[in-house]
Amino acid sequence: MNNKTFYITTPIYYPSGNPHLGHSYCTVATDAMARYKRLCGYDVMFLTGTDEHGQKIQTNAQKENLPPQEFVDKLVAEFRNLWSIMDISNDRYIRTTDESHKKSVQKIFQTLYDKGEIYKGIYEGWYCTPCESFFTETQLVDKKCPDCGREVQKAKEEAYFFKLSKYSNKLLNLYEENPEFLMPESRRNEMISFIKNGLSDLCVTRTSFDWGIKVPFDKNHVIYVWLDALTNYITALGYGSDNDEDFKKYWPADVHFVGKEIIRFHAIIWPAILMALELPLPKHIYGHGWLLFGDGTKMSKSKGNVVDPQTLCDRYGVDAVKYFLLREIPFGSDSIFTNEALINRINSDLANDLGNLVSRTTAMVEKYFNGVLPQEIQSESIDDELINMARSLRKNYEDSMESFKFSNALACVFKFISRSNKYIDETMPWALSKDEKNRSRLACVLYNLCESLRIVSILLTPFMPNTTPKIQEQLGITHEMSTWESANEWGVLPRGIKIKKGDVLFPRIDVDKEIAELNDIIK
RNA sequence: CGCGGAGUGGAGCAGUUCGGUAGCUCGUCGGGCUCAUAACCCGAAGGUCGUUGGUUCAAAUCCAGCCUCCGCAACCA
Repeated sequence: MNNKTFYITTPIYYPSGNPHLGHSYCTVATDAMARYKRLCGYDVMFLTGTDEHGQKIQTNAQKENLPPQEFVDKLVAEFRNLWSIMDISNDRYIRTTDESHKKSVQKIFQTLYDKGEIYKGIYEGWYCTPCESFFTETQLVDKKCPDCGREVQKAKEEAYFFKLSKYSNKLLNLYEENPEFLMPESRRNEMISFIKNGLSDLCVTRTSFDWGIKVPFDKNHVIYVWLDALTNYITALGYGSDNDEDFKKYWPADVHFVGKEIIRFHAIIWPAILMALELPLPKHIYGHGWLLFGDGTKMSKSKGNVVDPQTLCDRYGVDAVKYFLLREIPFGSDSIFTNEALINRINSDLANDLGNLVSRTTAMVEKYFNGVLPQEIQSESIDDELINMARSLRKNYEDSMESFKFSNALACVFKFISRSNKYIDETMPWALSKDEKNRSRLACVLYNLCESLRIVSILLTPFMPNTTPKIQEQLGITHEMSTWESANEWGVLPRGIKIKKGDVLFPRIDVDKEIAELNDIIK
């Protein structure tokens, strides 16, 4: 069983400030996928981390009068704390300031240089003296420095270049032969036309700042983000170190989840680097969309909505926030985030449909049978529709998960939850309870509901790992009754199970009151 | 003529590959039920599917033009 491996990554985030909901979104999606694969029996490696070098961090550290290392240490603690709060199940956390990473990057740089894939050349650009920064033509704002708005001069500096241009055709072939390499499909066309416009060689070092990994044989140069950050996916597995067992075991990655703004680096530069190193390529790159504000601008801090993920988790619970992110937003698309949408989703799906279904089911078993269902149950044909839907549920869910359509996977589970609620109205257990001779029929109805919830609880585990154990505990579901295999079977719960009603899983939220309170927090 | 995506009832979306009574969720209104978290179930109202023209017995779906919004157009994590 454990010879099937699955390696999945988030991007390594740039800790120039505190993490926001956009970071959470990608990490939560990766977490759900990792948990899903573990549930299916894979040996999963889930990696996340932080990209801690570069000009911007050096500058921000200076502003706070901190050495860069202390500055990033502080912020990295914020990131890791958030992932811990959000129950993120990453197996490893890489920092580009880790000694082992730095060593491996230097080794990679040396290898590429020795192979002639990296050469020394001249980098031409526009230089802003006060900011000590190079900019390209397109970065300039009104032909002035984009940071300070002052005049810039044309300038040259020595730099090392990676021979990206020679990989144009190989990359085009890659897209053609592996249509699923880059997903969703619309992103692929952008990359193809980008490559067809011509690739230039890539400048992979800087001399304008020094917060970074030094070029091993030329200490004036710092290795720039491309080779430093992208390679994290292999250095985290020990590539280039004394112990590369994990690299041998898990590489190539099954999928890199990335934001759409960094697709190009992952879909062009990263495979080119791997080709140059003669290493296998990741199987999929998935570029997800953005969370946007009501005015269509990209998520960042303090802009009219409470978007601090920790605040949201404190108020509504981690599982509710995770559920919202993956249910509301089709994974490849952008979506506007509003507090109203979040609260409505929690109320209608989690409180009214799921939570209430658990509540009414367990309450009835307690009320009518003192918490223990009788052995004898009597089926009727009206049950078939529910049972048939349950039997096809895992397959539908699996199809969606395998193509990273989280919102579809959740939608089909919740459609089944709705069907279960309807089943209660169809069978009217409260009416059955009035006559002792309906006892075994009543037991059957409640058994079917418990069994439905058992399957639901398994399939929701990758998304809501805090909530589903609570459901399973109430229904007396053991580990053997909650396996991936058992999600495909009907009638796994033993007859005569004991039920214990628990606390409300998702309390209903008063929308108006809640929005008013959130607005107060923003002020 | 740079490349690509999008425009569907109040809101958010599906449907467009292979034309044939316009669908889902939320919201609104009416009804039912009382096991349950004032939840659940049923029903109704509401759309000339951006616009103009074309093909066709028939177009949200195919073709052409136009309008609007958005992404990409490299050294920005």
